[in-house]
Amino acid sequence: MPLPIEIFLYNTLTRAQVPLRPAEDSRLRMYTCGLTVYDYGHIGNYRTFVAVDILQRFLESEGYQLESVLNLTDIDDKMIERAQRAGRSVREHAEIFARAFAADMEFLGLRRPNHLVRATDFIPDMIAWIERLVASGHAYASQGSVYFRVASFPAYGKLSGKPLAELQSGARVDSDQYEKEEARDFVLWKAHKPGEPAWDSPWGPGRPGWHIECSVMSMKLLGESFDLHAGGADLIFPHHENEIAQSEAVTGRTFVRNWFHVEFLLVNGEKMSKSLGNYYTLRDLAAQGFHASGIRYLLASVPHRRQLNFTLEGLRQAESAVERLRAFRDRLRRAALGPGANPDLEAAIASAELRFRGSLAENLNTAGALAAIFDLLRSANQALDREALFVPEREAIERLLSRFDSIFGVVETDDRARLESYGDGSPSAGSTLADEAVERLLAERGAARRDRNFALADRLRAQLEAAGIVVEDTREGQVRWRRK
RNA sequence: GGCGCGGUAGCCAAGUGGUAAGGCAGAGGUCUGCAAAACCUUUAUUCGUGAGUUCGAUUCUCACCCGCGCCUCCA
Repeated sequence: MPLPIEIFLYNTLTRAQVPLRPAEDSRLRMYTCGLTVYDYGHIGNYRTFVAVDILQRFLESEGYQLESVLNLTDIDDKMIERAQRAGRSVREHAEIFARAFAADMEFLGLRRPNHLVRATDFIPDMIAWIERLVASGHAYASQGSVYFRVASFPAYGKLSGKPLAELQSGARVDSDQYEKEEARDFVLWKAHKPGEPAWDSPWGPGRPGWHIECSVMSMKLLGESFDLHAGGADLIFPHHENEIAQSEAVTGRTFVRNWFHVEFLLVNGEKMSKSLGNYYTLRDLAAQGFHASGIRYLLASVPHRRQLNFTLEGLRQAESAVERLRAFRDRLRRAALGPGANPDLEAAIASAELRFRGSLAENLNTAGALAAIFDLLRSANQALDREALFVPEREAIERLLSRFDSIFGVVETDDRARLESYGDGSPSAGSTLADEAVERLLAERGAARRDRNFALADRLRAQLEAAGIVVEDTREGQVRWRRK
């Protein structure tokens, strides 16, 4: 088994890359800000979730035991607005998109967290927490709502680096904020408005503010101080800043030790937006015939602290890269190996593994990790060409490849099955031809080739290719085929 | 304006104070009836611009230019 390796992650709070030191040795508690289920998630959301997934799989492969929480926001302004527009209750609306999210997770191969929680299941806990904030002077009620008193928490701004002075009151006053002491104060509990869902509270009927849910759910499930909190970079301010304030004001303890933020995803160099026509959901991409593995590879291949410019061209490139990995896996698997050993190759395998893990340990450098794998792939291919790869090396490479894939999750993925089981995604043309039909056409083509009727043989191959079947002739005479 | 991320070959992208990983695409070759796959060779005298430190900078410092994000809806 591999030796332990020290893992470094960039921590937004300290603005530095620091060694990961869980409070409890090998046990790591982690919370991720999930989706507001008012609509389908888009690829920007999934960029974050894939990065978190890779991180978690890597940590597990390095021996950490994870306790993970992912939340879904199922009550907020947007939920109410969208539900009303769709003529549904907020609850029904949330249910529909929570289910869609689960399907998306499945499609992309995102591991299920230990706790997948919804805000509305924790209302009493939120109310209790807000009461503590009020009792300690950090919050105040006003006209049926409750606000956090930012002035009472001097450390406010430590995560986002925003000086308190710049967040002074009066900077902005909009009609909705007249009931606050200061404009920078944020809402913990919103007074009920007609037509909106409401829960009873000591301040009258209402609903929780957005920020409080993450504080309350994370601390309830992971404790008042835990190891890692992840989310998109745009959540740093105000969401995570507010979470810190709400939590630490009561506990007096460090809420979260490491903040892991995933940079933005752009589409064609611009912010994704529906009006620009560059807004993609996983369903959109699946309908265009793109595969889960390609999407996952692309999202995973750019290290998380870099903005990722998503393009369809980039997605095609990613699919090609995945194909090459699979082609190598197949070649390795079926190669007929002679007896012997190749110490040079064995050394290359060992160093590839070290480089792979080392890259990931260095703030999750996925690009570097992939380079290690592809370098090894070339060495192994060369060895296969020279018939200098033997059973021990094959086993070692397969072990590394399997370790790689347990983290990246792109090679041993049945893209066809994923697409088919993915509700709305329309299956690609390739799935229309049954295996028997493929075999029949291949037999015909084989006969044509034996007759040296190459025109017919090529026509049949073209026909198969149109159906997404790639045909490969081998030196030994048999024909291999696979689905694209 | 404040805070942050980034500018490396056609595209994506790693990286280091000592002279540029990897992927995709392209070109030539080996193999093939032709292909595919695989392999070999090839594609940045150069890392946004200028100056400085240094024996030496893409890597450090300063200034500037450009792209993007956040600044209380936002992954």
